[in-house]
Amino acid sequence: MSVRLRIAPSPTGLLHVGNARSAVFNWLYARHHGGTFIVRVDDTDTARSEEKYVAQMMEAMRWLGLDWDEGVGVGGPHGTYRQSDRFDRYREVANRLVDAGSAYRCFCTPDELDARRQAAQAAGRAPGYDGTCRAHSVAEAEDRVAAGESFSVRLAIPRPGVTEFFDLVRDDMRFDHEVIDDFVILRSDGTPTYHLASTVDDVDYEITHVARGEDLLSSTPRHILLTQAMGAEPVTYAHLPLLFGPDGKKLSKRHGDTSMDAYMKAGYLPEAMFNYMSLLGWSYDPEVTIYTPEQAIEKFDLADVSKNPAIFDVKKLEWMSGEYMRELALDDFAARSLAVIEAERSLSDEQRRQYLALAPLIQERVKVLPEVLEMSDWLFRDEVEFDEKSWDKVMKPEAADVIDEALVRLEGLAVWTTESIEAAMRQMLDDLELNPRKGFQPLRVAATGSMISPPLFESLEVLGQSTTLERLRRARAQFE
RNA sequence: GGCCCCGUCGUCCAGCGGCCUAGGACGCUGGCCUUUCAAGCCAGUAACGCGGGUUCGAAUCCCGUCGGGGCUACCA
Repeated sequence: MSVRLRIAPSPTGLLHVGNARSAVFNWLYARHHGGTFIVRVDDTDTARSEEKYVAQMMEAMRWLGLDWDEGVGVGGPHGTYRQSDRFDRYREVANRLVDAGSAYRCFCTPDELDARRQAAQAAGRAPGYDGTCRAHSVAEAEDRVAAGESFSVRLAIPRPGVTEFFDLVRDDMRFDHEVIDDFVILRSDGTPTYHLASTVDDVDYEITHVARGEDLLSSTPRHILLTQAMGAEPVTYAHLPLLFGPDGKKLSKRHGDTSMDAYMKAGYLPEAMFNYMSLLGWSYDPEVTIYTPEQAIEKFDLADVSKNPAIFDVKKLEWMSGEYMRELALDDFAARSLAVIEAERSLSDEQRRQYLALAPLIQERVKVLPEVLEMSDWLFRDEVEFDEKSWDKVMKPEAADVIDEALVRLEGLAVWTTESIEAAMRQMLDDLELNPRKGFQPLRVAATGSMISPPLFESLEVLGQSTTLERLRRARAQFE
């Protein structure tokens, strides 16, 4: 039988990087086995779920390079793949379980539950549901329902008992039913809880493997028990290590970003993001860090996933994005970076040509796309904006003489190319007995405004002779 | 508190009883290259949490301990 995996985010916010990593692993496993990857929307929490998040979540996954065979946005044999459209189905299952005696109605009020929980905790007992309503007869329950009492539905955990399962990353797991309370599967307002909806969907959609965050590990016996109560065969589980922030604490806004959306907007290359995420808890090869999705698909196995939690290291992501950036074909880089620039300012054909001429030099200097903005800003301005630190550092009094001399020599150039400019300027260095630093940095600051820029002569060539001279003169004037 | 998971360089991963005087990558440091910044190249830094076992032999197996994390809702 072919494998069927799913990713089922809740659209209550932007797609979290942890979820995205789960998506990557599920996708890799499905693709490795030639199986089916499904995207489902777990929106049982209708109050907090928003349509815009469904769209953003899909955008983020597509951006990462993931595709799915069934689910939201692509359809398939199981309806809309949204839990909010399936409440009737969940109620039907809950009712069936009640009829079969594997679940029961609970009439305890939230206040009562709360009081008993606090009492239990104070007495040092487990805070879970104490099973009060499980003792009621079915007849009594029917009467109370008829009398209009509201109720929730709880699963009757077999007692005593033990649930054992094999986890692809954690091996043999065993939970004594002592530690599992009769949890709610259907709320008193008739809506399903996550446990019910998720389990029913996994059964109905014939999911074979569930790879999800380790935070759900202790809920797994509940899901298995529920599955069995439905008369179905449990899926194979794989609980992935959690992702943390640099401080070892939960990944949060405080340091770095937690949403895929943020990394998209920050301009990291999606290819790098995919590669980096697949490295969190897995390794392609002890000696190989950079590889294609195809290569990852070929080697990926959930059984090889590490058990250790991983810290999301933005530094390494940055490095990797830079690696991919330099690997981009020039026209690909040009297209991607131009898109970023033209989102900020409109460019004339001439300016676009100028940028393209410098693009290869810029390409090897950026890690994330938005950096091209700073790298090229000097090129498009009417007047250079001098970076104060650069000016102070480079424009010493002697620099004025250098600029004067350069002005004369550059003005006299009949041919304006990188080569001719360089030849003239090196000659100037010789004649004036200046080192490159003293001789070239003032020109760089004068032309670009900063002591950090793309290579000087290429930059001047692209700028053009008249603009270059104009900028040198203006810089020179600042000395007075 | 209870249940569960995890513990190799600062970080991610390799290691699944001898190939380990522990390997790769990021980072960091130094050097080379160099008109700046990058890139590139070279070198260096740095780890098996601790204590007991088992074994001829342990990073690898067992126990304990300490540390980190997760769960403990009519959230997901």
